[in-house]
Amino acid sequence: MDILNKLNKEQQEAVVNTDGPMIILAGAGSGKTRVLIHKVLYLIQEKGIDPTEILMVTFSNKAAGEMRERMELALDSPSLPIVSTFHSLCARILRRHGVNIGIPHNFVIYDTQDQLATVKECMSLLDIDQKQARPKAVLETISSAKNQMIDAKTYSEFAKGYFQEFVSNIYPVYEGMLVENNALDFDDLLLKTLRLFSEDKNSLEFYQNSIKYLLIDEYQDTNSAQYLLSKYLCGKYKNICIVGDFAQSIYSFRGADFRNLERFKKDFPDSKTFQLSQNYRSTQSILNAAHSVISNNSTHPILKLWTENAAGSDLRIHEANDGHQEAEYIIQTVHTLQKSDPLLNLSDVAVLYRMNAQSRTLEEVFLHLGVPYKLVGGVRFYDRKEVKDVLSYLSLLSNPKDKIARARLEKLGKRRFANFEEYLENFTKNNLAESKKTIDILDEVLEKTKYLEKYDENDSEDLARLENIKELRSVAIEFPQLIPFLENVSLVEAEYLPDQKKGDPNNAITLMTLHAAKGLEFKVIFLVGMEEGIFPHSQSLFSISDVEEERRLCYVGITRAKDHLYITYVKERTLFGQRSNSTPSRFIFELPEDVREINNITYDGGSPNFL
DNA sequence: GCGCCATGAGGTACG
DNA sequence: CTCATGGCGC
Repeated sequence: MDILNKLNKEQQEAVVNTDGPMIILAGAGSGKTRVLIHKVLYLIQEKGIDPTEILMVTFSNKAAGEMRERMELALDSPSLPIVSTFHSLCARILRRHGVNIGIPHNFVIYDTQDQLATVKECMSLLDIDQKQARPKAVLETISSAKNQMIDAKTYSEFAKGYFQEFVSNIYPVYEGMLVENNALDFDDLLLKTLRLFSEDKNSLEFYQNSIKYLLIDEYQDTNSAQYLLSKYLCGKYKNICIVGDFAQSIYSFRGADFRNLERFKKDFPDSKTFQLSQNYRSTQSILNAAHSVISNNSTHPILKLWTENAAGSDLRIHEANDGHQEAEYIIQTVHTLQKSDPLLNLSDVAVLYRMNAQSRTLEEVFLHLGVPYKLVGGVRFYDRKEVKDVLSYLSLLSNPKDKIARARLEKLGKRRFANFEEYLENFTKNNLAESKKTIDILDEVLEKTKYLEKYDENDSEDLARLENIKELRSVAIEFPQLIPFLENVSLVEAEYLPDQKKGDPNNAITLMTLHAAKGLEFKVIFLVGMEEGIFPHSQSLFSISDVEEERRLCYVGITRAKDHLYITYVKERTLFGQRSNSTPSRFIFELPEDVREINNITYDGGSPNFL
């Protein structure tokens, strides 16, 4: 039983309890991934379960990829469990069985850009001026309705207030347009699968029979549709293991509801709960700080973490005059750290901030002082114009009904589009979607439309675009069949690597938002811009639950740190060209008293904590 | 069909 | 301040 050897007692229990519904409350840095991997190993090697009857659902494709990699390593067998996100899983289900509820197998998946174009199209159809309502706001409202599983018909009864009532007129038109275009948006992938399961018992049973063990990670960030899906999927064997942490729920703004972790207990009264509370990542003082802050939340349980790690040096709070000096402080501090620890690599250091707009000042200073950095985030590969253009051609070939793609392509030039239509006609007539290889289609389309001629390879920006298309070609080679190719590109977020002008990426400081840092760890963490209005963000100050989410985000940030944590704020912040005086974040005043004392942060009575 | 300018908006972000 | 978008003129 050497599977269990390397696990602590809590972890072992969570692993060997295989059958029936169960909840694993896994604190930050408690070895959650390890437990999941070992659980799968245990199921296969000790209980003789066929790997393909195990389904693991992860939060992101990135997480799924990492999980798959680790399992491949551990299992050493060609047969592996299925690891997928809810969205990928649903897309696959709908390709196969969606036709049973009238969804053709060649549907396209609309991303945010396509959705927005659809909303605009609807608005112009309804003769609504874009000044009357921002299409983006309309889309957000529709999407939030979908997240709450309110369909277009019932939304008009549900709509409250002027704007929602206004949107309730657009919502059905939007839905109609998706059907007409044979398109599903991301929310639809979940919703239509639910509909399939409720209307077509055969499909439901097919999947229920094939899933003997279901494991779902990051359950605190599931939405209602995902909650229901998980219930459906484990419906036959009821071997469902959900893993999550209330204190790390940071996506309620897009429909996630941490209460799903509790709801589960009501729906599965015989479920068992396990806790992973030993932390292997951070020093005790970092854990104390994290706990001290998160304890101010009252709407969810909090797991108290402990560690055998050393106490650690006291964490620092630093006040800078402005954003530039804040950045300089980071560089100075890293420099000092490296003097006392020559093994400390720049890749051990991350700077976390609340919003992307904060990265600019940091970049400016880093660039100026020649400090290598790696910026995480920004425009994603598949969202880039040139990539999206080329994909739209292919998408229209697969699904000629897609008017949004058609409109996009028409804008690239009438003659170009006429040439393409010629190709399209022949393509459809001979049903080439089945037989022709993706890469050949792609090359023929580029040839036919002379799309590449739009760009001048002597222009560096254009050259980058041409490179991206090259990159797309290599993906096309990987997926010779058109539909799987399109599915991959719409579901699998590819990280776009901005031109590596900053040299060795392994020796660079990472800059990213707190959201992007979820699941990661670094020896040294800088939590910057800890000011009221930035963190917590000004738009969160109106509701207690929003401030609590900000606090969880702060908790996530603190718990990313292994050895050193630096928290900084400025006296004067320039944001969007507007300079203003800042107040230290309320979260600073929630740190343990001794930390504040050492850092000379005294509570001045003028509480920013007005909620 | 492209480029210029005015306008406006500016949280976080997975699929 | 900066970026994206849309309208309009050439």
